[in-house]
Amino acid sequence: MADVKTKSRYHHGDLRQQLITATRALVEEKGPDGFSVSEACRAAGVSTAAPYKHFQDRTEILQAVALEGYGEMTAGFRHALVGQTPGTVEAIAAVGTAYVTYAIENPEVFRMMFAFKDKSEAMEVSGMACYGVVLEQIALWSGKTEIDEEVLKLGFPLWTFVHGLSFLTIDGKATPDKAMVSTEDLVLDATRRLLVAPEAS
Amino acid sequence: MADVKTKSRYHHGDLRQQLITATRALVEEKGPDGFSVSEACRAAGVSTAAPYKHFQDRTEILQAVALEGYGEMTAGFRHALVGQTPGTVEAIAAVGTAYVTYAIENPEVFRMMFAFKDKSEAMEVSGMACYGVVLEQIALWSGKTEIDEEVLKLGFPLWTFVHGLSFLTIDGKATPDKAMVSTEDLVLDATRRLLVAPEAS
DNA sequence: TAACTTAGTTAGAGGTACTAACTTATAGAT
DNA sequence: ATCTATAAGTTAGTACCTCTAACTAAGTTA
Repeated sequence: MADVKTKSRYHHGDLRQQLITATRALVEEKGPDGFSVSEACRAAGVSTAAPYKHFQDRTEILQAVALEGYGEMTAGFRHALVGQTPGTVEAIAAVGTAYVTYAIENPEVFRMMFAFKDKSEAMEVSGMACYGVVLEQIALWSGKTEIDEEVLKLGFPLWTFVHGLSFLTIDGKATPDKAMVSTEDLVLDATRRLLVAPEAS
Repeated sequence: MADVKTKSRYHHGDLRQQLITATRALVEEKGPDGFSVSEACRAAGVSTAAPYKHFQDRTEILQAVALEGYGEMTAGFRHALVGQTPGTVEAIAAVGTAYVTYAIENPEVFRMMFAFKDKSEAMEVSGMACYGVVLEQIALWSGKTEIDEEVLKLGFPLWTFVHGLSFLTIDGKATPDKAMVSTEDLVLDATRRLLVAPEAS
């Protein structure tokens, strides 16, 4: 615990986090398939067997990266709300835009966050925490003090829209020839349209 | 060419298609990562080197599966339009619902169809052909005779919505506790909301 | 300081993608 | 009908990969 620099490095001390970081970089570089545990080991300077003291298998490493992703996304949401008037359509749209922005800046991690067949407990929790930020704004907007069923009902189409926009954008479908406006404008317009009370058909 | 049953099977005759079929089944069973060329070979009863006479690499096999997917999806769109009055909101929504339905019924193939970093020419073409079916309806709806920029501008948010709904559904996010209505109702409502002319803000 | 635990190591089994070199069947030209 | 070229298989082998077993060094606690 005394001198980190000169102490023997047999015990790495921070391998778990370092593997996550290396994996994150590799995944973002070549996609979740292109990633190999071996390569992450090389980056971290350990043997290829070392990771299995910290993770059960390859998938668990990727899940850890995805989990970090949810944390970052939640932080991005909160950041987007700074300076917004709580409970306004603009505030809600700002979170939506932050969603798409996160996807654009971290496309492969974003993709991974949703691609796991069976996600861990921790991931479910982080995911809901993330979703909760926008649900909170929607509750405020509709004059509720808590997130009830109606708030969920209002939120779901919005989530759907920004989720779709994220994927289409990172998959290169949202090109100019397919009717592009800026992400902000698209999200703000869609938020307005999807939030207002449904008319009787 | 005479008797298929008794002729020597050294030349398989239909290996390319059979590999695609086997791959499709495997992908749908275990996801694109779980799939291995070797396993597809075992299913088709050929050596592990055989596929490379028909495909450049593993990715190209997966792309062929994705390509088939676009064809199926387009067929699904056309089928959904049977009995609909062309150019109505209902017709447009029916195609949207068919989109989500395809995703639900072929989740892994659907995921793959959009996950390729650089898609082939053929895939781009098939993708646009697919998209064209709904754009056609939107053009009719807005009284146009051709698919111009404005039609694209109207179509994009709709695509975004059903794309997002597809992913959220196959990833298990569209569960009852998150405000479920039926897919049809969600799509129809969203189509109405997203299609109407934007109000001045 | 002894005993136990944590976190590394090396070695190796078994699976994968893909290539090279070879072989067999088929098709087309004569 | 046969000869030849080519298409489509084969076997064998390389270079990876994930993950396990058995071992070892370092840190922790009584």
